[in-house]
Amino acid sequence: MALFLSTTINKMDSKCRVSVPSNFRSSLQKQSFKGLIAFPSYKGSNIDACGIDRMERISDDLDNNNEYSQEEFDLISLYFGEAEQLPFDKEGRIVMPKKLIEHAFIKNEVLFVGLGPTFQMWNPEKYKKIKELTIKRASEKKLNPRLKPIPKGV
Amino acid sequence: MALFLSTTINKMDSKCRVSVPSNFRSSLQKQSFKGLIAFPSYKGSNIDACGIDRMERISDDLDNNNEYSQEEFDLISLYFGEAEQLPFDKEGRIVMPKKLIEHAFIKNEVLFVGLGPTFQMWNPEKYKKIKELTIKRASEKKLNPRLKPIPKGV
DNA sequence: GAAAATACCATAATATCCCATAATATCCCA
DNA sequence: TGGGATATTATGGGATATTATGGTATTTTC
Repeated sequence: MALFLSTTINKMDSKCRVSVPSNFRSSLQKQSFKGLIAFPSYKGSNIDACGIDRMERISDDLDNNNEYSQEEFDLISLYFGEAEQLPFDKEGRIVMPKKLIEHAFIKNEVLFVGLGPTFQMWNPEKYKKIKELTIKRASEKKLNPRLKPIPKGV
Repeated sequence: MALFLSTTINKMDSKCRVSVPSNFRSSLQKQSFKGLIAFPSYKGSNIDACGIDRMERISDDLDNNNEYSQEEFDLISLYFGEAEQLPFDKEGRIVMPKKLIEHAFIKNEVLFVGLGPTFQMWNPEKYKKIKELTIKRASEKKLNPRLKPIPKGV
């Protein structure tokens, strides 16, 4: 399974093309679909992304596992509908769909943030604000940063 | 197995022709029947669809697997009876049968919604309403809106 | 032979390919 | 270990191909 780490800022051009950072690209290129899957985050103004391998696992599970309630099934279905399958061009770029650009307020720069099995795409300024807020809250609550909570689910 | 993602709205013309979104088409074109299988959903006013591969798999399973209850068997049989096999024309369009148009209240636009191994076709306005309702219900029940099932570790 | 269905052609908008380049990173050998 | 040689990125722009969408012509069907 892919492991996405570190952050990078790349430019989005007039055709909405963005270069995916090469370290992310190399693991995505090895998967059955050469590109990435992206969704509007349900939590905030950013884009969640991963490789197709992860989606296929989720899809298979949804198809074979009948322990889901109708509500759960409907909700997960919404996610599939909002997911975008974005192939690389020869140069390793993707084209950002308008829907995602609007959701994440992307202008001409995209920040890629590695989160292990997934990664996010942000408007760099939005990310900065959220980051500062997170640190502030944590210090107020005297939380210790440790590596325990691996975020599950996209 | 095909993985249908994202949503697209296309127009239906006076001859009831609709272009199938190219990203859906590419995986359907690879299958033994160049087109799609569509049925009226028994749950609501929409059309369920998939490629022939999936139908063949279900058919085989129905024949060999005796874990189906009588009710399940009957339901699947009913589905097969209602299924329409819709071939692509040279331009990648299908012709919507009147039955399906009426069932889904299609007028001049068709919304395609990817659901992983299958997809749906909707009247865009109907879909919008159902989507809002799903989100409302989920938040009432405090369902966690994320792609929960990541089987076998992260 | 009339109506319906299908095949064929046309086109504007869009997306994709292909090439070019400058900056950066990586390699390789003294 | 240093530093030039080579490869890889990130980025841009023009040319080409594909899509979605019409309309017209030809074939079925009854």
